[in-house]
Amino acid sequence: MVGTAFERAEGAAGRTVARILLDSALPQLDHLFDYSIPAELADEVRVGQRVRVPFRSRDRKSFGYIIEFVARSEFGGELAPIADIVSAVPQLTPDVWRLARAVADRAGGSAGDILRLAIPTRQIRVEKQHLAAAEAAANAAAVANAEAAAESEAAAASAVVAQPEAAVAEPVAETQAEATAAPEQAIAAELVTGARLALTPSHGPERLHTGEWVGGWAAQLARVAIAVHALGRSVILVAPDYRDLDQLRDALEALGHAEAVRVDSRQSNGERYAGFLRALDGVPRIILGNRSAVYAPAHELGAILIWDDGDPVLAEPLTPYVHARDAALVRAEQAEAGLFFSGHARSAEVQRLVELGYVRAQEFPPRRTRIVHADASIAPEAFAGRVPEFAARTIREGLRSGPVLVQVSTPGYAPVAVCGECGDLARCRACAGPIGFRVVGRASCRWCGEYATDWRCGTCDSRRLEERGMGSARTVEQFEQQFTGTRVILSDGEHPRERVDARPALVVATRGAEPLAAGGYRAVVLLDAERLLSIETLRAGEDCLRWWENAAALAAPNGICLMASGGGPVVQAFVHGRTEAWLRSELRDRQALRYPPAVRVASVSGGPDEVERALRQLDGLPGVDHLGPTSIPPGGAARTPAGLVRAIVRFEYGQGSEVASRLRGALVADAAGASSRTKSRAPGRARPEALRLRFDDRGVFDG
DNA sequence: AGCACGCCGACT
DNA sequence: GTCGGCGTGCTC
Repeated sequence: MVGTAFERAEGAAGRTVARILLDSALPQLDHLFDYSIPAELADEVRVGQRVRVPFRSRDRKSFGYIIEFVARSEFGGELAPIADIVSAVPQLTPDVWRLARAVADRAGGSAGDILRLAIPTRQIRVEKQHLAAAEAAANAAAVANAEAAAESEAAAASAVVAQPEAAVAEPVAETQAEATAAPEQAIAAELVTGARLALTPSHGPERLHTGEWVGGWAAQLARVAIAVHALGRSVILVAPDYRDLDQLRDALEALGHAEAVRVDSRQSNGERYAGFLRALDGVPRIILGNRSAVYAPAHELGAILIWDDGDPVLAEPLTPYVHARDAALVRAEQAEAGLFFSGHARSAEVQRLVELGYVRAQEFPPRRTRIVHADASIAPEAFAGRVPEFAARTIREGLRSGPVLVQVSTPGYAPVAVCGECGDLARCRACAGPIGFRVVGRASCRWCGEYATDWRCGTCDSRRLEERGMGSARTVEQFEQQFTGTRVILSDGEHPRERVDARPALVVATRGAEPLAAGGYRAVVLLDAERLLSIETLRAGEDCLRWWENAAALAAPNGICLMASGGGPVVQAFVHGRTEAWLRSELRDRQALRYPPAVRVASVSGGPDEVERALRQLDGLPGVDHLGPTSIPPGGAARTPAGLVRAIVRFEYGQGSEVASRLRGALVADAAGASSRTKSRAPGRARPEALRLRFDDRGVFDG
């Protein structure tokens, strides 16, 4: 870990001042601070290291990262010295710093907020272990190289650099080459030159040679990742949740790549840090992870692959709320790396990029499951229990040879409770939210969770609650009666099931929680289309297409997908495979209405004066307007205090950096002035009227 | 966030 | 002339 002679000479000449980004949530501290380098640390300091520095007073210390060295400081005052180096390992690579800075600026946030996602907390034991292993591997490689050199001059000429694992990587590469099919190799070759592609994979599962089943999409992505890696480049492979990640991991392993670095929320801190160190150690890697994997310190990044970017889980729920797709777009541009969007349903954002010509869509149509529409309102027929008679027949037919999937809209027993006397909607006594049955016989509020123990109807004073609607649990109950002797399996958000076997079973799943069936489902039945489409969001159509396409993709190649209800343009687009045309017209509508992603949006909230001041900063900017401010209803799930307002700023993409920097300026001014303007404030609690910014919130118009 | 600096009114 | 109120701004 000691630098080369050259580096030390550099240090002596040009490294008298270290510029440091502090760990701080305060927006006004989101810039570099200059520190002097004490003589005893002069040989040790490196760009990217985490350090402790005095801040605010001589004996109060803060953490930060060394961003760069400069010969002299622009700062007028006397510089304080760096106190100590937290770890010799430079944790923040120049690439990741550049990315964090750009992404934070684009989203009106602090670079430190991005770095918190990018860099796991250090574990000394894990780090020691890693360094020891790396040294041992380097020594072993050196010995091997020496032996090879003794045997043949040619072998010595091509001797691998003494990097950990580089020596053992070679035999693996052979299997990988075999496992990588030609189309994926062509895609990989394009990606490493910086191509940006969108692909809709064929429906249907694929059997790996290990005997395991995964979605065909996962096998395809794994082959692309391995092909890029075989070209000597790192790959970042991002998927929304761990179920998708598990399929990708299985596919990678079956194709001969067992050493991918994994990044996910279920890992312990130590596991995460160990993976992080492996990504960091100067060897091309496949990095497989959730939304924070886009910030991994990839060496020689060749491509970023994103699965199902329309899934809202890819948006970070913490400030500055950046979506992995946007971070990937920034990073691919900076690193001149390829970008690959794969999904059974294209997001409106990627569709926009395709129409702009920024992303190229595949030309050939994917194979889709045969889809049949049985709309009860067009051909009225008897309902046999939970499903129309036609759907029941399809289910019976499928159950003869294998598993059948039924997708329902709502988890729990019954989504709605009404008064048993007058039929009015039951309301919670505590918060006036709607009451439903999450579990049979136990009514509770859907907003606050309070049990409706001694409920009384507000209209007729009755005490009798009745169930309305069909949740997944109630559907299971019905199916057990209707299809006696059949195995009925439930999979929902609370009890997700990753896989089912190929034996006949009726699988009831909420959208997004459908298990993968070995060999694929004989039939996939989609219920509750009207209910899903009636969800009050701007994205209802797009989301439905994604849920339905992902479910249809789980069918066996000769299976069938039945849309059991509904009508209208979205259902028609799905049933006839005209989803791209629908998406194009949807995007045109949003263009006309100035809705995202045709334009970008930022919500600005806080006290009326604070929001007013922020909006004034945008006066006179062309292509920028705003809706509101309107008052935010107090209370609710977020316990919003009274008196706050929110405005929605809309702007053209070209104005993004200007809008972001002006709003950010207002935020910094607000935060800086805050401590003085308001003196008597409850300690510990954040100022409720403080300005808050949120860019590109996909739910911003949903109320 | 905290903490020092600084500019006006009441005191020894 | 000095002490201390809190509004203002900075933190390398």
